[in-house]
Amino acid sequence: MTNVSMQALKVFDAAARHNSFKLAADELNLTATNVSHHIKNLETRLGIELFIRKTREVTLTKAGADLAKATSSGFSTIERALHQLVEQSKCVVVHTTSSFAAQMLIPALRDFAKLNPDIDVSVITGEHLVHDNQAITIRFGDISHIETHQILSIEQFNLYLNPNLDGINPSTVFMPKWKNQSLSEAPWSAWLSQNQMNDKQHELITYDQELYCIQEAIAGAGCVFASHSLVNMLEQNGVLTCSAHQPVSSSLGYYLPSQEVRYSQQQQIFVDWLKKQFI
Amino acid sequence: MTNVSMQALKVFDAAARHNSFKLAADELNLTATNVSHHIKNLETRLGIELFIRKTREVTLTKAGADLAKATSSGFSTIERALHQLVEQSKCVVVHTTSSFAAQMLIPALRDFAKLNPDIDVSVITGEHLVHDNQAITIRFGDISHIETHQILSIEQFNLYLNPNLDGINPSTVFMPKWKNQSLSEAPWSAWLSQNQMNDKQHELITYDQELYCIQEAIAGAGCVFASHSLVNMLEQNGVLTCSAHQPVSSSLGYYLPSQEVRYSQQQQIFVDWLKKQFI
DNA sequence: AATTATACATGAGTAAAACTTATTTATAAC
DNA sequence: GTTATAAATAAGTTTTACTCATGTATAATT
Repeated sequence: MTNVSMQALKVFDAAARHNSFKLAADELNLTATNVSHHIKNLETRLGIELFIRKTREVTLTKAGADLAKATSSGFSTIERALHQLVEQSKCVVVHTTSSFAAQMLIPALRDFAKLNPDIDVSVITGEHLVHDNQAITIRFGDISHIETHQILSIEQFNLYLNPNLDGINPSTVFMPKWKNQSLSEAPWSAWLSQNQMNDKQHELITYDQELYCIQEAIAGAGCVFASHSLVNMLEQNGVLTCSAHQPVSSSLGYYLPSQEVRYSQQQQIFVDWLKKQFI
Repeated sequence: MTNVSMQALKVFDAAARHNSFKLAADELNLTATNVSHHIKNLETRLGIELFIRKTREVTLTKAGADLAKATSSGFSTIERALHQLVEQSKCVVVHTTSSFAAQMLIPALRDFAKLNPDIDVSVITGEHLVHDNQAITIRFGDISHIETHQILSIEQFNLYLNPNLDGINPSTVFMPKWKNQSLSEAPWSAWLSQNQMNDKQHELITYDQELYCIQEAIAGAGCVFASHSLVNMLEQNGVLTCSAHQPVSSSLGYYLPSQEVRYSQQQQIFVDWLKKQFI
């Protein structure tokens, strides 16, 4: 038993704006089921219907419309304030995956700090993708429907291995299998066919984070089928070396999900810098 | 990784109003620890300090004060609207424990429906106590610091048993041991001394809900040490009978936590009726 | 000055939301 | 009559919110 949850009201607000549970779900990166649950729950707790359900559309009741007016106004007041805080902040907050943070972002941040000593960067990692209006979010995923200016990289994949152990354990391949099931898989079979190989030549081991695969390869446990951005730094340092095979391109890459709210000045500086890191 | 959570902002709002994590926690029925976590989390995600911590007080920073202004205004806009919805509603929503709902409220609701055919009552049960400005909440707990007009009953406890099985299993006693640890225990030892008995004469079995204890007694598995309000209905129906011992009084009872917002007309009718049920 | 009490922080573990998947229903579109 | 779409329902999983135990700093009490 909880209070009328703010979470539910947020979901209601989105549903009211779209007149659709599905579109609200899309906006918030949820399932329509979950939206339905939230609204139902609200209605039960308030003892009043908020939407009239027809088969393929929902419309607000009078009560729903009244509430929507309030949530819209109330939440936007709060979000405006949050955004202004972020503008004032000396600190840029970045959300991204732990693999990207560890292999690319954190090592590169030294350079950023040198260029912008007055801007602190705080990195928050997690695999679950969320639409956050305040922070910068760097996502990994299918970039085929993402607008060009939001794309940071289009990833190529190839086999990499520890140069000191060249040839010792070439048949074991570590490969990411992303938790987020909407992602297409790493382009392993495309790579195989491009290099005229078949999958019987390799023993595959998958982890849900590319980072772990790379670490296994560094440890010499086998080679890793990884994206070029993540191993770039390691390749330069001579920790990993690229196999002699042809790299395969993919529709996967890093991108910045579109923001409703504009970046603050500091965030824009960070984003501009970030884009250069991939060139 | 979530969005800046609405939950956290609610907690922040309370903390800002009180200039104290502890008082905010009290208001929201949380622990100070939890408030501390929420605020910390917010600060991390926003990349900006909201409170200046001194040893026994916290004060808002400039940024915190700006945010507090917005949350205060935003949330109150929303809560006003919620309250108006409840006023319009034909349905009174009541939060209470499952024991109280099953043994007293639901059986009595027939009578209420007869008297007020135009008011629907929706009952939501749960043991966790929450401060809800929209719904009516009936709580069970220590009433020694509750104002008289909010108190519904002061409970007396005694042993009850199934009359058909009188004497069959008198040494087994089922007794509630409430989940909510801030509650004082059922006054078992006071009852024992009042009746010049010691605890070696009984085998005690505890459940976290009084309801289960009563059901065991109805099933004839033993007797139950219960509060008079809950067994009242069962006693009248001859399902349970009071033992010959002296009942013991307690500082436990049912009450209506104070509401910041006034009851709606319909809610007031329900509350007035409810109070009569205990006389 | 030593002792006690208070407000908050930290870390680890638990309980309760939130969320998802699988399945079903109703109906609009084809 | 099919197919496709939006939403509802039930059951299960994951994430978040929350608590407990403990520690720290300091104001208040003795």
